[in-house]
Amino acid sequence: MADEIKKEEEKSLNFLEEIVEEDLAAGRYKSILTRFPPEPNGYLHIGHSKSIVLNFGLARKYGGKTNLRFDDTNPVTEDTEYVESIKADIRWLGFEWANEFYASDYFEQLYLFAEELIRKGLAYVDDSSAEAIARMKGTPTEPGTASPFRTRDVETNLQLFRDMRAGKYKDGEKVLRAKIDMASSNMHFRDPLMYRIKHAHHHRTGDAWCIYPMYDFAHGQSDSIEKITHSICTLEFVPHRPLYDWFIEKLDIFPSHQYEFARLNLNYTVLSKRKLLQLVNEGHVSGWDDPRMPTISGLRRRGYTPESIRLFAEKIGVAKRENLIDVSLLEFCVREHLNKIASRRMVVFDPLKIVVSNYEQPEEWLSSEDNPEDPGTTHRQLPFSRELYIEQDDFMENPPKKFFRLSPGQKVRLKSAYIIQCDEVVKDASGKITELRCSYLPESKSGGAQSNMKVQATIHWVSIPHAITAEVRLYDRLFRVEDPANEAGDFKEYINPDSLQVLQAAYAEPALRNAKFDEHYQFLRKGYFYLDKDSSEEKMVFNRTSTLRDTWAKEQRKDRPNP
RNA sequence: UGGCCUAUAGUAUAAUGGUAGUACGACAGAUUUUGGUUCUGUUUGUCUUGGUUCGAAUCCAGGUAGGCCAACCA
Repeated sequence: MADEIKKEEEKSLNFLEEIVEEDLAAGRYKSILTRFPPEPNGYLHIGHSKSIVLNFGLARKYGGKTNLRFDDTNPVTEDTEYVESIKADIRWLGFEWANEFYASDYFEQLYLFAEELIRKGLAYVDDSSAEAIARMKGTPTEPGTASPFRTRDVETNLQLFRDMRAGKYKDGEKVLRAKIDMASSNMHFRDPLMYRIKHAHHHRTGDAWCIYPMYDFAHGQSDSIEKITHSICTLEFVPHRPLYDWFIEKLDIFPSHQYEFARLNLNYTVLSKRKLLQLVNEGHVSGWDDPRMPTISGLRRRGYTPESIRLFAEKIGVAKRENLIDVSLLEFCVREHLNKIASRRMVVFDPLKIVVSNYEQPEEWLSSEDNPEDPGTTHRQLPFSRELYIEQDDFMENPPKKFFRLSPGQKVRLKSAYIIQCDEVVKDASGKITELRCSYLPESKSGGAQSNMKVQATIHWVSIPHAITAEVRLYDRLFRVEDPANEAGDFKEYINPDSLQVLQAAYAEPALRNAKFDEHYQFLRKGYFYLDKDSSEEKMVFNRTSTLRDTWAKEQRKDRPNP
């Protein structure tokens, strides 16, 4: 039975796996080579992780390899800062590339390709301005018109192109264009630009070049030079594919092939570098790694794990249909992993003081499991004393029917400790509750002979004299609407003003003092938390990675529907 | 008003001419020293109209809807 299910799963391939299997079966390739080709002009985000898992995953599954290639053909937007962050993010996600290449490695070769096309009469130098070229391009329903420079002879074109390279012209004075078809229904065939002049410093080639190839004249050729078998990109490049093939055919070079999939869209966030850059530059977030950002670095700082992001990338699948994935799936994936690995700790956010009136000892140390999901779990020591904090939320003076926690005369268990009963509610002059007087049941001690006594609920707590404090940052979705990018007006109007809530001092059990960056925590009943880089010797700071599922909160919402 | 891509539960994704399945979500219940976890159950779907066929989510044609394409960006 299990085998049958497994077989079914194996049979169910996504369309890219089908293509690869067919190519391999037909003997078109001995092994496959994919590439992940970011432009180093921004940080990687969760959308890129789909592409990364796809490219590296496909190669891994079919015994092939994956290159990392930086598509650095536009010197004015690119920077080594981005190169470094991109490499760090890919490694953190758990992937290693076969080769690290740069489109700029191929500038000389690409230049020679261009001369070859000129010699074949398939490219020409155009002196027209950008505006003139745009005008002559026509529209999707009207054909374009030929540039007056379209008929220049080969020798002239060759000389002019060499002069372009030599720096004889200023930015914008000339471009190199492919000579294809000004009437094509595919706008990319109306003599697309191959090279433009940019007297700009390149992060790798410095000032060696003043002409730079356009995307269409760099990407396919770079794939071909590396002998990439399957060049996988997003759907907006579909109209480029005929041009991708045209250059390869005219140059008669290794025939890489392009395949397109639908990019990831996630609700309640934005996933475009331009928009993310705006959020950073205009101070709506603290940086690319702000824990509310959908960047890999933001998710990492927030406490997401590589495993959870890979799981997400696998669960969303891949197809050619536009999609908007529900963040609840991402949250499910991170809880799924963190539940297995997170160390449990008790932390009170909003304290209510409890005095255990019949507790006479100064203190006692109890044992509690670090992770009940782990059969071989370790245990930590937990101090108990006469004065404790519990959560305000865990006490109600006049509880509704389904409230299981503490209320006057009622009992609850303190996790890993004793059952207590609320005997008295102490209030100040204004009627505000200042503390609770409770009595404990010594025989109910956790782990003891009679510890199986039943009460309705178990709550977390902290011993006041032993408590340490930490700052806690609680995050909510960055936007108030599902699809801010497609809403009327500026997407920034839809930013959620309450996406960050800071608790200056939460009270934690002392074991949290040793918190480390390689450990994830579950604050019992509160959520998953991860140490933030803003922590110092004096003050620990924790980010809430995710809440726990909360069916009680749902129950409450039902009782008090939105006005 | 041209060309191209796409259309399966609320959201994704599978079924490759032969019983429409899976995950997340939602809802209900069991278990639980986390109102967590785990387990069980329920709910909801082939854009539309024709055609081919014994049989269509699948193939064909028309329609409809959404997306992409006219940057010296990638």
